[in-house]
Amino acid sequence: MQTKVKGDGGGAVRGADGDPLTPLELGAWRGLLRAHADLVRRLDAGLRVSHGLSLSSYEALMLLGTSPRGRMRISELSGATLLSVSGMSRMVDRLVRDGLVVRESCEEDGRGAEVALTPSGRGRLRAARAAHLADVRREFLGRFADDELREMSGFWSRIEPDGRGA
Amino acid sequence: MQTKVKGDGGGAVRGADGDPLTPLELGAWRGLLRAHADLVRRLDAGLRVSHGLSLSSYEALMLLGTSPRGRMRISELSGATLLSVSGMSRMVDRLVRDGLVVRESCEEDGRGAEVALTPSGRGRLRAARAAHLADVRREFLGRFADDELREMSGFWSRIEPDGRGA
DNA sequence: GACCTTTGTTTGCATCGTCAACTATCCTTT
DNA sequence: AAAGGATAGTTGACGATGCAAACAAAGGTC
Repeated sequence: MQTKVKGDGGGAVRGADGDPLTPLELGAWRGLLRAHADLVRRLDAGLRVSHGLSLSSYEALMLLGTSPRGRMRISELSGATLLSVSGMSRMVDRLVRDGLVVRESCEEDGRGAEVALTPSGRGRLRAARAAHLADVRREFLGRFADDELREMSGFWSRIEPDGRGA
Repeated sequence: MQTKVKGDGGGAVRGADGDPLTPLELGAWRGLLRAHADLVRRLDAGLRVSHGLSLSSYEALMLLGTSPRGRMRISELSGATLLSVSGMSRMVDRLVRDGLVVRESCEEDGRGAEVALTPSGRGRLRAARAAHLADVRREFLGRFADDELREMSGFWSRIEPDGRGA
C-alpha cells in the first residue's frame, strides 16, 4: 500500500499529486537525471578525446557495423537509436562529412537513402569499440551484480511503453 | 562471482572487457539510455505545451522558488542542476528575456549576479508545478513500489562519485 | 493513368548546450 | 598598495537536436 499522507509533518514516503516530492521520490527522480547526465558525459568525453566520436555517432556506426546487410536506412537507424529521423539525417551528414559513412541511393525505394560504413568508418569503429565497451563496463555495468542488472532492465521496461491509454 | 566467459556460445551473462555486450548488459545499459530519453521527452513536452517551460527552466525556477533567500547565484544554480555555468548563464538570459526572473547585482561580490523570480516567474512556476509533479508521478514514480524507488536511489549513488581512483 | 494518401528524407527555424577565451572583481602576499 | 593569482560570469564559435513544413517517390483507387 502506498503511503499517501497529505499535510503531515514530513514522514510521508510518497506524496499525493500536487505535493512536493518526498526525499524518497527526489532520490529516485533527481538521481536518475544526475546519474544519466554524469554517465553520458563521462562516456562521451572518453570517446571524443580518444577517437573523435560522440556517443551517438558511435551508436550509429556500431549499428551499421553489426547490421547484417552492412547498410541501413535512415529511419531504421533512427528507430534503433534515440534520435529523431531528422536528427539522424543530420548526424549522417556529419558522418559523411567526416568520411566515416556514405549515403547510397536505395535500389528498391527511390525516396530512400541507405547508409554504409566506409573503410575509414569501419576502422574508426574498430579502434573505438573495445575502449568504449571497457568504459561502459567500468563506469556503469561493473558497479552492479548480475541480478541487479536484471532488476534494472525490468525497471526500464516499465517506463517504455505507455502510449497514452489511461 | 561474476560470470566471465570468453568465447562461449552465447550463454554468458557478463562479457569481458572487449567482448560485445551481452543481452543482460544491453538491457541495462541501452534500457537506461532509452528510458531516460523517453521520460525526459515526455515530461519536457508536457511542460512546454502547457506552460511554455522546458524541463531545465522549470528546474531553475523551482530552485529559485524554494531558495531560502529567494535569490541565488548563477554558480549556485549551476551546481544544483545539470547545466554548466555558461549554460546556466544563457538559461538565465532566456528567463530574463521571458520576464520570469531578474538579474540583480550582488551586494557582497561585485563580480556576481544574483537571480530572483519576478512575480510573473513565481506565477508561472505555481501554475506549472502541480501539473509537472503529477506528470513525474504518472510517468515515472507511480510505476514503482516504495522499496523499488529506494533500491533505485541506491543504484544512482553508485554511479555518482568515482572521481578516478582505481 | 491522373489523383490522393502515405511514407522516407531533408530543410528552415529555434533552442539548448559545451568549451575556450575574455572581463571584472576579489583576495593574498609581499 | 601593487602584483599575481583565483574566482564569477559573460560571450563567441560551434555542434546537436527537435518540430513542423517542404519535398519526393510509392502505392492505391477509380
